[in-house]
Amino acid sequence: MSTDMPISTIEKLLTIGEVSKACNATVRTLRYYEELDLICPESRTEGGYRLYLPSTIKRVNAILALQALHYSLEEIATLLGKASAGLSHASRQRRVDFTKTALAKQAEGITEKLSTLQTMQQELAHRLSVLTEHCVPCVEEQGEQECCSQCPHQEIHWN
Amino acid sequence: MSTDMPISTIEKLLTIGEVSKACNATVRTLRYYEELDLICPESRTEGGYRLYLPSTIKRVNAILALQALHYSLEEIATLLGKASAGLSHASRQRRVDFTKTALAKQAEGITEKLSTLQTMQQELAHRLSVLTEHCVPCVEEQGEQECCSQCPHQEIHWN
DNA sequence: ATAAACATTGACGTTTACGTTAGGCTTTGT
DNA sequence: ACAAAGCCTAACGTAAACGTCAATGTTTAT
Repeated sequence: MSTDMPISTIEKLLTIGEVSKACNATVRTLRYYEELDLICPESRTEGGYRLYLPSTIKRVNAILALQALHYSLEEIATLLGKASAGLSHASRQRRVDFTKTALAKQAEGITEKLSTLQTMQQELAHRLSVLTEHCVPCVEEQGEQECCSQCPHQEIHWN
Repeated sequence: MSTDMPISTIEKLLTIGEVSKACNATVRTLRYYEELDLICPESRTEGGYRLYLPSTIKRVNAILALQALHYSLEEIATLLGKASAGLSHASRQRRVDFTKTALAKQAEGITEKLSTLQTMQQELAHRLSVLTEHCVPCVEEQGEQECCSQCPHQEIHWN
């Protein structure tokens, strides 16, 4: 059986178990990702076993990394692009273009998250400084009852 | 009925509907948060209606903000502390202390997330630069077939 | 050639974070 | 005083992201 594929695409294909171990994800998880079109096998054996490109490992790792940041799989799908879109057979030109836009979109989302977190961090720093600079001495000086009726502690304390 | 509470704690109490509107969260959501000890009403009416301190609005908003960052409610509970811990009747001293540690813990978690995201941002910037500086011209010069067998595009492209 | 290891497709179970009735009190406005 | 609006508990429903059988087929190693 002589290959009809370009030389550069001949790589050792991996079974689902091998990918699973390499990514530290369960087989079920990988099949679930396939249901969501997040990944798909290059081909199958005669018997129906899934066979993956080694690069799938990187993709799965990317998915897992994004999940660790609490992205939903749906969000991840829009960030990385669906795997079923016939991308693996598109021209290099189109693949490069696609990857560029995907990366840009991803960077944008991350920038947004960063700014949200930075805002929160400032909020927290502010609250903490008010607490230590105002409320702590206030409690010490004024005791338990009267302190803080106009004290910012009221606004600092989330309860 | 003469009050037995310190003057400073007399505030207008809010019904669940009022809190709901103020936070743009549903009544169901608030009751669910109560199930998880994320919030609790100061008191109840004779008829059993929940009555909340105005500061509850801030707490709920904090919860919602953290949720927007994809924290789970369980994580949020550990960050903000459970509401049922009798905090509202603890001494001011202890409340201030508690708030301080809670804020500190929260800041720590956020710092961690920030660094993860920053790392990712760098990764993305790197990939993007390799793509535009190497792969795009590479594809243009070398055409579709031979390009990129040792080209970093392989490693950049998540598929 | 045959057991052990691995994989396949269902299909049902689980947790999280609520949505959505249902049936019945409570409060408020007039 | 009485309807409308608001709230109560209880309980079932839902989507997401898998876990966990079950029953069966496929590869690999000896």
